[in-house]
Amino acid sequence: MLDIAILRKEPELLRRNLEKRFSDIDVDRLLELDKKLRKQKAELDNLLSNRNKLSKEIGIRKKKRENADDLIKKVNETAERIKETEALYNEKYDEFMKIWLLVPNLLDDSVPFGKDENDNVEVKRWGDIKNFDFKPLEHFEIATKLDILDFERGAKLSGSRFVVYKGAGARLERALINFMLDLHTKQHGYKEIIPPYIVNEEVMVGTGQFPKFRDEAYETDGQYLIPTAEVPLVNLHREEILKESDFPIKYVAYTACFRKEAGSYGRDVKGIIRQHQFNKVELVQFTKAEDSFDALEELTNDAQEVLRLLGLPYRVVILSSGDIGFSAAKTYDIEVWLPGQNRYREISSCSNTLDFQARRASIRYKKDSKMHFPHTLNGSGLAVGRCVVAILENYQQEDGSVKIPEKLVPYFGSEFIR
RNA sequence: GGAGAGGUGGCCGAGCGGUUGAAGGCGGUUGACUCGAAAUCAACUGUGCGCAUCUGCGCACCGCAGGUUCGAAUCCUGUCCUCUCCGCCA
Repeated sequence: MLDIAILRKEPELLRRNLEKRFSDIDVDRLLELDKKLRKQKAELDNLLSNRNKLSKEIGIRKKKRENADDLIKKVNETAERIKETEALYNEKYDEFMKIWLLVPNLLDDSVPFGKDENDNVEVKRWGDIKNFDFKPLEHFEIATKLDILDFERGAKLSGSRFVVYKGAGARLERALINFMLDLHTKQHGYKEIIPPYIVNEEVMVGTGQFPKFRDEAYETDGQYLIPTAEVPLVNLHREEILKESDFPIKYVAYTACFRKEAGSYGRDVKGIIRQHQFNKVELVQFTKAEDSFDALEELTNDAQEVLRLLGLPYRVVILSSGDIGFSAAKTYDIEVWLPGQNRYREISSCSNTLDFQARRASIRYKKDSKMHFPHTLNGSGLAVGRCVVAILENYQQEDGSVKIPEKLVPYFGSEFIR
C-alpha cells in the first residue's frame, strides 16, 4: 500500500508509475472517491460529535436527578441521520479500498522501462560456461535415467506439476537446503525460522498476494498455503511497533511453497522447473528506510554466494517495469545457466518493497517520537528445486552420472550420483 | 471433539452503563541531583483518520463483527484467538 499522500499530492507521479507498469488503475476515480470519502467523514464526525456532547449533558443531568427528556428527544432526531451517514461512509470506504489495495508499488528510478522479461537489463555475469564434448541433456532426462525424480508417480499421486524425489535426488535436495541454511545463518547473519505453511487472509494481504493474486493460492478452510516463505516471514512482525535498535532484522527460512500456477498452462511442463509444490530457502530483511537499497545489494549478494560456492554460472538482471512484481520497487533476478536448455533461468528473485508491505501489514518503528514504516526486502536464497536442475545440467558427465559440487559433498555424502 | 477461564495501551494490570482514551505499576523520553553512573524526585509518554497547520480541534479504537441504549471497555448475540482440564493423536 502506498502513502495516500502520494495520491493526493502527486497524482501525476502515480499516473506515470501505473503507465510504466501497464496498469489500468483509474487514478481519477481514486481521487474522486478519496474526496468524497473525506467529505463524508467530516459530516459523520460532526454528527457524532454533536451526539457525544448531548449524551454527556444528559449524563450530567441524570446524575443531578434532573429531567433530560428534551435533550433525549433532540438526540433521537439525529439518530437516523447518523445511521445513514455512517452507512454511506462505510460504503465509500470499501469502494476506495477495493481499488487502493490493487495499486502496485512505486518503481525505483533505476528500474528500466519495458514490456516484459525481454526488457530486463543484465547487470552482472559470473562463472565460466562449460563446453561439453557431448550434447548436454536437460535435467529431467538426466534425472529419469538416474531414477532420482519420478514424474509419473508424482502425477499419479497428485496430478501434473507434482514430482517424487527418490534416493540420491531426495538426498541432494536435502543437502542443498542444509547447505543454504548453514551459509546464511553462519556467514550472513540471518536468523533461522520455521514458520507455519498455512496462513490467514490478512497475512496474504499484508505481503501483497491478496486481493490481486487470489487465484494463485491454494485455499483450505478459509486459510491459505504459503506461495513463499516471504509471506509468513514478513508478517511475523505485522501490527507490531519495533524499536529503531532492532534493525536490521534478517530472517532465513526453508519452507515448501505452493502455487496454483494459474495461467501458466503449457509453460515448463517438463521437469521440475515449475511445480505446484516446491522447496525454497527464503531471505527476508527489515531495515530502516534509509538502509534498504544497500540491504538489497547485500541480500542479492547473499543469494549469489550460494551459486558461487556451488560453481554454477549465473547472471543478474534488473527486472523491467513490465516484468517486476506488484509489491516490489526494484527487483534483481538471479538467473543460473542451464546447459541443457542452453540459456539462463531464474533461480532467485530479490526485491526491495520499500514501505509497501510494512504499510499493508502495519509494521512500524518509533524514531524521534514519530512513527515510521520500516522497509522490507525478500529474496530466494535459493529456489532448491531449480538448484537441483542447475547441478544436474552443469555437472552432468558423459557417462550419465552427475558430479557433486565440492562444497556440497560434505552435505551430500558422496562425490557422484551414478 | 467435550468442559471451564480469559482476551484492556510497548509490557503487566484495574475498571464492569455516564465528564474513562481508560487507575496503578513496569518500560521509555526529558529535567533536577551527580565529576559521571546508579538510586531518588518531577514532568511527559497509545494508535489511526479528518480538519487546521503557529500552540490546536474533532472522530474512531479496550480481540473482531453486529445489537440494545440518549450514552457501551462495561449489557446482549455471533465469531476468532489464547489458556486450563478431559478425550483423541504425530
